[in-house]
Amino acid sequence: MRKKGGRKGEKMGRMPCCDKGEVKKGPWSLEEDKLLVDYITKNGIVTWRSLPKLAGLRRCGKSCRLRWTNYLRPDIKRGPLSSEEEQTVFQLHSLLGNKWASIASRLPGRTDNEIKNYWNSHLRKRIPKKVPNVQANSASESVETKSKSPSTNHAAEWESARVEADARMSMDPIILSDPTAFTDCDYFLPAWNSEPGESFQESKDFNQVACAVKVESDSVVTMQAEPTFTVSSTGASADQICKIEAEETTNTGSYSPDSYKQEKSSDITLDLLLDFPNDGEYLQYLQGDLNDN
DNA sequence: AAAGGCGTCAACCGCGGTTCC
DNA sequence: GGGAACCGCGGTTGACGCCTT
Repeated sequence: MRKKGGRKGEKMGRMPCCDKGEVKKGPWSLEEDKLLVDYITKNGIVTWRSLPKLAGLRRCGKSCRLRWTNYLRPDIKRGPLSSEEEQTVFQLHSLLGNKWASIASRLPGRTDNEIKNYWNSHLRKRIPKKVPNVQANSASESVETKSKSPSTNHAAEWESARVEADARMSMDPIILSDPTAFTDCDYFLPAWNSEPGESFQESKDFNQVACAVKVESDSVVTMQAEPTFTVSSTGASADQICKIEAEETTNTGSYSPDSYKQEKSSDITLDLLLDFPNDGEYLQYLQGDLNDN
């Protein structure tokens, strides 16, 4: 982890990523785009920091990376999102919160920045008004959860959302007859009770996470342990799956068993959730009537 | 027609995470 | 093991165009 001290002999504070006086800021010109594309086409990307100099650009490396990944990359898909893409974004956002990069990774040709902008300007308004303080359950992670592993967070989010939805449903029968009173958590519940959701609940380590979450009140989540978990839709144990996954990746070069396992388990969870029927009742709000705005 | 408001989106900023030495 | 370099992410900003008054 990079510390905030900076280089020896320099002032305290974060080191600037580039010389602010030397670099150009603001919109990119056609010439700059061409220089960047030409250079990357010929030489590929070595390091972003050195790229601007080598390409003859007066830009920060970071700016080059952003321009390339969000705009110039050849596989970028432009234009508005299709209804299928929108639905995927809705689904993933309800599960992941503002994890734009994760969401974008599931939409080929779309970038995190594009998804984020599209969400803020088009999709967010289609979601029914939420009850204050339960907003964006998965997005509003506490400091405690943020400091834990991704898989722990994920499991914690599942459980806290489920508990919240359960409570709301049992406490407030009005919700059931008023779609506008629904929160993400409420849509979450049917998912939780479906087959993949049950499979997730049965996973070996999830129970540990669930226990830790349940003892907390007011949906503030503090984890005591850092378990890993794996979801199986085939009945295989978590250990078995992890073993298989590890074996499958032996030719991939750099490989960290723990991080891979955690990432993979989140992926599997996502895959399961994305398998939920799109025409299900709990996803109807995703279809969003634009005229409602 | 002009001015102000609003929505959209490209780009920037700063922080956290990972990798390298 | 620890510091430095670099990358990636999410939040925010600002320019610009369209709409409303």
